[in-house]
Order: sequence, then C-alpha cells, then structure tokens
Amino acid sequence: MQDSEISPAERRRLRVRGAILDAAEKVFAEEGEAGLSIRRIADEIDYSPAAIYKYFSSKDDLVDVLKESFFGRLLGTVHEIIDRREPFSARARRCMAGYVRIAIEKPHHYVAAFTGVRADDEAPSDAQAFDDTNKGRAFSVLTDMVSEGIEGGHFRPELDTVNTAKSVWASIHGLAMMIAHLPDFPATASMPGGMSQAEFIDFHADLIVRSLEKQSGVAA
Amino acid sequence: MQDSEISPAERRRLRVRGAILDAAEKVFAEEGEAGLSIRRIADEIDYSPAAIYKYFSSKDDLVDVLKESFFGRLLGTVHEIIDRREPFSARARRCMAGYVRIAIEKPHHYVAAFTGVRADDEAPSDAQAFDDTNKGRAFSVLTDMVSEGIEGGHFRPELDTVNTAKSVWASIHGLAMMIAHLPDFPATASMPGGMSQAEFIDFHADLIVRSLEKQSGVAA
DNA sequence: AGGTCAAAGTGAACGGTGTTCACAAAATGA
DNA sequence: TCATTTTGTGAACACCGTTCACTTTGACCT
Repeated sequence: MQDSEISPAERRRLRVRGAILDAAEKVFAEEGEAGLSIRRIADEIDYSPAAIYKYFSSKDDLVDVLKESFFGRLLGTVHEIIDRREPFSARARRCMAGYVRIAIEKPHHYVAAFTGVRADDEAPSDAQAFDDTNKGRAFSVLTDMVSEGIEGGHFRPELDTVNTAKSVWASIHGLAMMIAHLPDFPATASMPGGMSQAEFIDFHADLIVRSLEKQSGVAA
Repeated sequence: MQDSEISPAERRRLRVRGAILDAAEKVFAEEGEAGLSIRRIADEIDYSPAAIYKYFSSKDDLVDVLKESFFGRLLGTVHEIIDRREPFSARARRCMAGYVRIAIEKPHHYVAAFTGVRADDEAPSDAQAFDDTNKGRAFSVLTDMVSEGIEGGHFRPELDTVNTAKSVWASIHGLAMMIAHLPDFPATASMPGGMSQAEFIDFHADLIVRSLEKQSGVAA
C-alpha cells in the first residue's frame, strides 16, 4: 500500500473516463436521457461504442453517475445556504427556494434523479442505502432544519420531525418538478397580479414555512 | 348532417381502435411507457405492427390518448369529491387528498402525464390550449376551490387566487410524484410516530390548507 | 532486449425499438 | 359487376443497448 500516488496508466484511464462523462453530461443537460445514446457518446470522443463498456457496465450505470454527481452539487449548494448565519425564518425560506432554484437549473438531471428508481435491487437494506445517497443526505439536512425550527420554538411543537420534513420535501419537490416539466410553469408574469418565476418560488417557500409556524390560538 | 347514427364500418373501426387502446392500457398500467411497444400491442390484438399506424399517427399519439383519458378519470373523481356538501375546510382537505389518492392508483399514468411535454408545438396558443386539456380543467377546479376559500373568509384575504392555486397544486403534485416514484415513500409506518401512507396524505393536505387559513395576529 | 500477460479498444453481430412504403386484401359505393 | 377507397401486411430502414471474439497496446519481469 505504498503507491499513494497514481500511476500514469491509471491517470490515462481516469482521463478517458472523464471524457466519457463530460460528453455524456453535455448531451444529457441539453437533451435529457432520451437524446443520450452510447453510440453518440462514442462518436463524440472518437471511440467505438463497445469501448465505453470497459468503463461502465451499462448505460444505466453511466447515467447513475451523472445523477449522483448532480445531486451532490445540489446538496452542496443547499448546505452553503443553510450554514449562513441568518435569522432562522429567513434561512428556512432561502434554503427551500435555493433547492428548487438549483434543481431547475438542470431540469433533465433533476427529473431523471427521481424517475427510474422503481422496484429493483434487494429490498431489505433500504434505510442504510438511502442515507448513503446524495438524495438521502439532502433529505437529512431538511430534517435537521425542521428539527431546529421545532426546538427553537419557531414551528408548532406538536409536529413530528420526520413526517414534517417529508411533507416539506414533497411540496418543494412538487414545484421543482412542475417547473422542470412545464418550463414556464407559473406563467403568471404578464397577468394581473403576476409574478416572475423567482418571485413565485419565494411565494411557495413562504407558504410552506407558514404552514409550520406557530400561530396564536388554534387549539384543536 | 343527417347521419347521426354511425355506420357499421365506423363501428368496426372504433372497435379495433378500442382493442388497441385496451391492450395498450393494460401493458401501460403494469409496466409503464418503457414496457409498451407497438409490436407488443400488435401481438396482443393479433394484428401486424404496421396496422396500428392506420389508427394512430405515432406511438406518442397513442400514449397521449391514454394520458388524457387517465386525467379525465382523475378529474371526474376530484369533481365528485368537491361537489359534496360538506364544511369547506373538510372539503378542501378531502379534495387534495383525493387527488393524490387517485394519482397514485396508476403511478405510471400520472408520471407520464407530466413527463415528455417539453418544448414542441407552436408556442403562442398556450392559454387556450391548456384550458382544453383535462390537466387544465383539473387545475381550474383547484382555482375555484381556492377562490371559494378566500371569498368565504376561510383563507387569508391578501392571497392571490391563481398564484395560490398554483402553489397548492405544486405541493399536491409533489407528494403524488414522490409516491409514484418511490412506491413506499413516507416509509414511516414502522417507526416511532409512524404513519401509514393514507395518514400521511391527510397530514400533507392538512399542512397545505393550514398555510392558507387565517390566523389571528400576524400583521407583517 | 525479449517475452508474457492483462488491459484497452475494435468490428460485427443479436435482438430489440419506432416508423415507412409498396403492395395485397377486403369492404364500400355505383 | 366494376372501380375506388379503406384496412391490413411483410419487408425494410435506421436507430438503440449490449455482447463477443478478436487485435492492439502498454506495462512488468527476467
């Protein structure tokens, strides 16, 4: 185990692998999974289609790498926002709005990260596997935020942390998906009382935190 | 225009068309758009693949019919719920929860109804085209509900109707998509403070209406 | 240096897809 | 009965992901 520096062979391999990923990323960002084909990547990097299988075991495998790395970037950005020193309420809103802003910067990535996950692999090892995903980690920062809000007295104390976090995640996810699928979603800018897309995102985030915040006398 | 009754030729045509759609529907519900192929439909109804093109101009055309008719059924169910005579607050919650219940009964349909809409057709005639869609109509019942809530004094009066409706739609849509993509989404049932999927849907709907309801003194 | 051996890269093929087109069969209308 | 339109077909085209036997390459060891 003395070879901590990488050999030229490995470097070359990593370079080719990187070229494949770069080409794939470029096509994927513009045209989504539909427009991405092994043969097209091969063309773009001047290799034969079969060569790609020396680096990735399948197209799904390759695309999974793209998705994970995208979610990693999204996670990083949300972390940046949430670590800022700011009043909790503003931070919560900014965190949610930031999530959908990053998400819709690469609509194809965001959508693909959620589609095509259905019913495969082994079932039992769910919890642990999910936490090791960037998606899982992104969810856990949300959980932390909700937890902070409850313990800090900003949110209603009777709320269950993890269920609330999941509900919030669903609401945010919904807006991101809407915009990803219908690129001009709110489409309200030129109407009476119209909003730009950015304004609408803030509006949505505001409604979400409002649903969690304490209110004076609503004793059930 | 005296031929209001249909000729046997047309009836035969409709019967074949129906058989195609039935076969497609069956496969689509079980395996989604991925498992559906023209050749497979052709096999199932004992026709040649090319024959299908005498009834539908493309696979997308065929699938669009499936999607629209699914959204029609969804729309019908939501209408049923919303027309019930019930206190507004309960009706609003039930309407939202009903939407996601129907949506996740056919996850493939619901997901497909939103994916693959990006950037085609002519751009200008947006508004009118959308209103003629079952998706558009489903949105308009939501708008009506929000409008009723505001005018009835249940919701905060400063809320803008259409933006609020869109935000609510996004939140509901988000939960539906989550469950459609991650079939055991809340996955909370066996945890402390766990909820079944049905309970979670109600919880989510409750949070959404709470974000709209009047609260005593939150003067900005 | 020469020889060995694993890795990298290739071309051709397999089975699959949506779609088209010239053609045959059948139903329609006169 | 004949002409015309509609319905159905089989073969092909161009693409797809993937595999496999094969050659080329490059690194390592004597």
